[in-house]
Amino acid sequence: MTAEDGQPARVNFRSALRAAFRATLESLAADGGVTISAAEMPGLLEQVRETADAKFGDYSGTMAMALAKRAGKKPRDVAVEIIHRLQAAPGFSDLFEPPGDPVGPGFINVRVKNEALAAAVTRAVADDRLGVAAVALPRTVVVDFSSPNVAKPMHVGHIRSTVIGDAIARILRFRGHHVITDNHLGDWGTQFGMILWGWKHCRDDAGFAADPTAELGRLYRLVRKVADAKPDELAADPVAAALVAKHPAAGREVLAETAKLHEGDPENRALWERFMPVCRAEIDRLYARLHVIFDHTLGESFFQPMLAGVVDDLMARGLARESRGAVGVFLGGEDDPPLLIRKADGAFLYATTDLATIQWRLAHWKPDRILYVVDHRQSGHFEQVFEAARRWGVDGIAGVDLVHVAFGTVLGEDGRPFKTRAGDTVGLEALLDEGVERAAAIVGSGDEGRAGMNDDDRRHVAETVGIGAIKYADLCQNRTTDYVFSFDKMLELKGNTAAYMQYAVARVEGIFTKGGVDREALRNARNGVLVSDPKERALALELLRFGEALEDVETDSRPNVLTAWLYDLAGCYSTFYDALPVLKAEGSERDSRLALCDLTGRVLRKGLDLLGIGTVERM
RNA sequence: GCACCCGUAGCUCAAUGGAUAGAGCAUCGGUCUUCGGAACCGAGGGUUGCAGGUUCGAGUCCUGCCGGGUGUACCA
Repeated sequence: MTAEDGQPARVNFRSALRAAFRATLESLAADGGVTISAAEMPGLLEQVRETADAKFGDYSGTMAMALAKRAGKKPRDVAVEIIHRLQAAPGFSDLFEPPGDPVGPGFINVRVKNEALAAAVTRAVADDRLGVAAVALPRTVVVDFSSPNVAKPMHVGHIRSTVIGDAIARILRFRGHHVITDNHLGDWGTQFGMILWGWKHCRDDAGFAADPTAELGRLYRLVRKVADAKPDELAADPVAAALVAKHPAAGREVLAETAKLHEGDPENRALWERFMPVCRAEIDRLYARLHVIFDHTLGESFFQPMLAGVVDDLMARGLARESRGAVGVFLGGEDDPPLLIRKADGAFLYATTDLATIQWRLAHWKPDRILYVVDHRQSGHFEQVFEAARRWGVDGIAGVDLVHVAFGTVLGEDGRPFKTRAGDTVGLEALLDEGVERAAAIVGSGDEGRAGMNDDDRRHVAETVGIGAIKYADLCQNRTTDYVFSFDKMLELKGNTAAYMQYAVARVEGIFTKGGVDREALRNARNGVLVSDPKERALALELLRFGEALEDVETDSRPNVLTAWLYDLAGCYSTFYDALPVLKAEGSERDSRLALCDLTGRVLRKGLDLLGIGTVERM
């Protein structure tokens, strides 16, 4: 069994075991022992998983309990039957030890053979992909994330979509999928109407000349208050209050400016052309600092020429109709709010753009899946848009998964949405600066780290650790829940933090520097890795679960599955490294342990890289 | 009102319907002539908001309450 590169095939023990269980269950069903439909097979095979406790072995199967009732047998008897057939399943005995009797109500516990484990980890050491096989069926996946409104400065609210989306895209790509990332910029909506209105009524020319971005940001914030005209906000802002007094119809006028832009008004269009490069330069600087790259940046304006056609087509098909002067797609009963696709003033809405975008992506990219990494408050919107797209019957819609990858709100340590003391949203750049500044205060404080680091090194390390901390803190939590933003917690040197993980990498690097070990030679030597000590075995097995962790990230688009696994891996490594000599070991044992260290360092580094987090040699 | 999300250790958070609900912080104790001690090992701490139900098995699924968040016709 060899792969294209002449190496032995990469082994995913869980996949291999599931394949053996599949053969077993199929033979059981064929012999009339129990009826199993093809549709329920995947669910049963998901019940093959790693054990909760190493004392139960490495993997367990729990489907015997579920199958017992319909087979009219005792669970343990079904388990015994499965175990009997499992041992005869193709490939099983090469990788796994013969299972013992079922445990408890019918758990089937399986242990990986030490020889198979040693061979697999030896193969992984020599492998650029670190033992992770690419998916058998690559899919085309569009990942739509970040999507800021370019008219206003990026703030803390944009960090989650950007960081989570980037990590998911990187992970899917490494898994072997064809990934297309697209930043669906908000560059055409009402926020531009606000800037246009502000430009015409209260611009500061000198301010724009000095710092165009700051001036546009000021106009946006000011006009939003004027347009909203909320009493409590106006009470706190005399400038806005004065403008409201002077322009009582500002709210309507802002919408009119937006509508004029959409209709092709030359003046507004020219201003838009002038503002866009300024806005783009601003966000591109932040993406560069975050090391986030998009394949495409097709903002709302790109789809603008298609919007009228979308509305006309939906109306012609009887899916959309006029109501209260607007046009909406009615998806539920009369009482349910429709999905509005054209306002009474003729302007289009983001639902219109989203529908046009789906149509365009299906036509041009033919994706199997589109992931929308957008905060949970828009779940209702996406439900409606996806449903409308399906009823619309866009070409290719039947075969595509449209998934809203939702995430919670970033909260301050007071449990309220994260704001400055003055009550403003926190700018993203200021946030990154503070993280880096705080990281600078703690990095390089250890003896090893301090030795020979110059100011440039320290700056680089602080940037990597500070940005990494912010990203990791976000990624390591279940994305569906709100999370509390705390610099103190995310920069902890222990626990599940970026700094701890980066430190683990630096420790591994330190071994090779100190020992003067040629890592390339180590990898090419192909000496067998030994797994005789339980701590070596535990580390080797954990290393080989990298692919399983990535597979599980994909299932529910949850990067925290990867961070949790990386943290476990770092724990296995620490236990191993603390108890067993490496550089001080001798002969094949030394080579074997060095190989485990090398692979651990590379897997940790790759894992962090897939999360968009950098590493350093020393810190 | 209706819909969706969330209630887990003192705090911040984990836990694809599986075995004794786990980490970190904080508290207390232990290891060691430091291969990077920013380490390792261990202890205490829980009626998983409440009450029912389904299941061989429920933090997880269903129903009803209680508490919090979000959304709910022309902003994205």
